[in-house]
Amino acid sequence: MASTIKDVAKMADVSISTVSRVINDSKPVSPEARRRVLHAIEVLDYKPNEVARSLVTKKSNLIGVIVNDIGNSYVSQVLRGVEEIGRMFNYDILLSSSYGDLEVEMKFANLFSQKQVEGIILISDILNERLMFKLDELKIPYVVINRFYTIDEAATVSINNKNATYKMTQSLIEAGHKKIGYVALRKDMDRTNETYKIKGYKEAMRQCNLKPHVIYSEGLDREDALEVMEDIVDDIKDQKYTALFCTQDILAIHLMNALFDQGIRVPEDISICGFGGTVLSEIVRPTLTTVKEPFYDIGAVAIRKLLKSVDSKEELKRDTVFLPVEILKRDSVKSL
Amino acid sequence: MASTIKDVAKMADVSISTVSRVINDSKPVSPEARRRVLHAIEVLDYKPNEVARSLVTKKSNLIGVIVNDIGNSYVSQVLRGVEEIGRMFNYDILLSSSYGDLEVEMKFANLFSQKQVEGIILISDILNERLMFKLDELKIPYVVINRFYTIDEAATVSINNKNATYKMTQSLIEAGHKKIGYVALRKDMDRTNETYKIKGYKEAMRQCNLKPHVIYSEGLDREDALEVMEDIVDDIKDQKYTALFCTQDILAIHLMNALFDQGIRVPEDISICGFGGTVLSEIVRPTLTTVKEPFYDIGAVAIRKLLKSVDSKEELKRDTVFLPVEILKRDSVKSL
DNA sequence: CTGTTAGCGCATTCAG
DNA sequence: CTGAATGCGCTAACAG
Repeated sequence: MASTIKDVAKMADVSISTVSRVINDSKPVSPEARRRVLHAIEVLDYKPNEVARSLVTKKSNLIGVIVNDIGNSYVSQVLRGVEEIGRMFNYDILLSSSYGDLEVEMKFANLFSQKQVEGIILISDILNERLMFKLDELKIPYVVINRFYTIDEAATVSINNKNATYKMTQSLIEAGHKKIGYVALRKDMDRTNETYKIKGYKEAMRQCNLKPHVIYSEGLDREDALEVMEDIVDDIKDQKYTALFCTQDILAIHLMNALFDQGIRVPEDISICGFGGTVLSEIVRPTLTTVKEPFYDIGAVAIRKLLKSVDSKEELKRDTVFLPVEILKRDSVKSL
Repeated sequence: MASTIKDVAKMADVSISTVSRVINDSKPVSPEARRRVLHAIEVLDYKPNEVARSLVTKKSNLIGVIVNDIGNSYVSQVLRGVEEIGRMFNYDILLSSSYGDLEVEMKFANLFSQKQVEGIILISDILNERLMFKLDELKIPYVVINRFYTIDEAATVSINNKNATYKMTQSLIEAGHKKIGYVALRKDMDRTNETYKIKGYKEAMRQCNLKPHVIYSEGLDREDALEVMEDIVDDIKDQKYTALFCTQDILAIHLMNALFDQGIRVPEDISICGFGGTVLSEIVRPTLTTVKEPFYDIGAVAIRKLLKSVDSKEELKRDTVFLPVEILKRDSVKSL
């Protein structure tokens, strides 16, 4: 059995209060007593039981993180930021994956609440309003991170999607492109951020008197990219497009591959760029020009925001913090 | 403030013992009393405080997971298995990343110990013997998952590396290849598993009277692959190799890219295969033939093993569980 | 500066 | 079947 505060007190021949005082440095203790306590702690290899401590202080130093799927690269990048900054402030991460199941997320909220987490970070692909409501009820502060939806009712950290596509489109235009198509995800059209992304793209185009052209893909898989390719291969050959801006890196990559199989070269015959800036984008050939979302920073800022509220006991400000994106100019886009 | 067992007791007009009994279903309670308690729980939306419960039962239902870097794809795949199975048994995951720092890992062990975790899973790239020693001292059961080292002194789950390369090499031979090179990582030569992998490769070659040829790469980056390419590009042109078996997917991919830039086509001019079976391997073109390590299963089996020991309070068996690998035959290898 | 005491929320004896 | 009492390990008044 591990030693307790009592054992230390007995060995140092002081009361447990004194031991507690030296551990927490909460009140003055005579040098002599402190020395004895420290010695006893050393000898007994005593370490305070955090569970007992939590019970009385009502501080668990635990942050719950509910993610969609930890296996997702973007999720794990965000989580990195959360974990690293959390640790800086002595918070531990309680992790759980919901795989998009709303009910499961509700269950996690309860579990976390019982474990007395001091706050929750939600890294989700869906919009779980019931969960947010429940968390409000439970009075657990939370920050939402969501790539696909803009959330107004909660504390959030995100990028400015419209501005991001605007900048990338502009960068394409500066490179001499005039016929730029935007490949959107059809099923994402009800996810607010895709509409913002399209807006940014269109705005940049119109501002230069260029005609925007949105192409729809049914999904992100190879087969979906294949369909897109079939739809537009003739247009490409007819030079109706000189550049294609895909809503996500993975789609851009699949599309590059599909095009390649048709003998269409990137960037010689057509330029392609993506959105996300995941590891994939720098490994494929040609390396993918893309919009880099600052995943790590998003996580880092989110937990900072959360902890600030937790530590100050002030209400969490329910606003969106926007982080800047970076345009990564690589090999898949050529200058005209 | 959340309601406590006292509130429930008061409302149901019973003692807290009775409430406790119905919550835990630990002792018979009269139907009438049970009804009243249940009702009070419902009304007050009472949920037991797990911290208090842990303090008395000495069961935290917490498993600590120390990982090298959660941002690493293989780590997150393993973690998926750990998390999902852990949850099945009502265990929560306490996560922390050490980024390979031995001292930091030691600190985590202490932190986790103070939080009363019931077991620890170590997903590391290094071999931290001091940590294992400390965990033994702390009497915290643990399972080690390590892709690079074979560990004898601890409970582990792994693949049979020698057998894995043996099988892949054999598969290459069956496809008609006779001149097969193995690209190893020089800096991994002191990591036991690389030597096992080389052994498996050599054994398969020799068994067919073929001459093994190990090529060394200094690292896994693009530049390293470039160097390897430069070293062997003439040999490839001279048909000294028909296939190259790379010790990791990422190296295989970089090598394919480097070769491509020299006008050497995969698999037309040379076949390439990797090891790992990470997502990358199915996205590159040509898709990479590779040895798929069962990351999810490794995590799942590891936590099963751990929890079995925790729940039964029996000593954890310090052995290695070997999981089967799968040879993924894809487009980067052609039959001769 | 220090020890005594109460109590955090709960499970678990031990009497009834 | 039930309630009163005890204590898990610790912090925080409170009184000295």
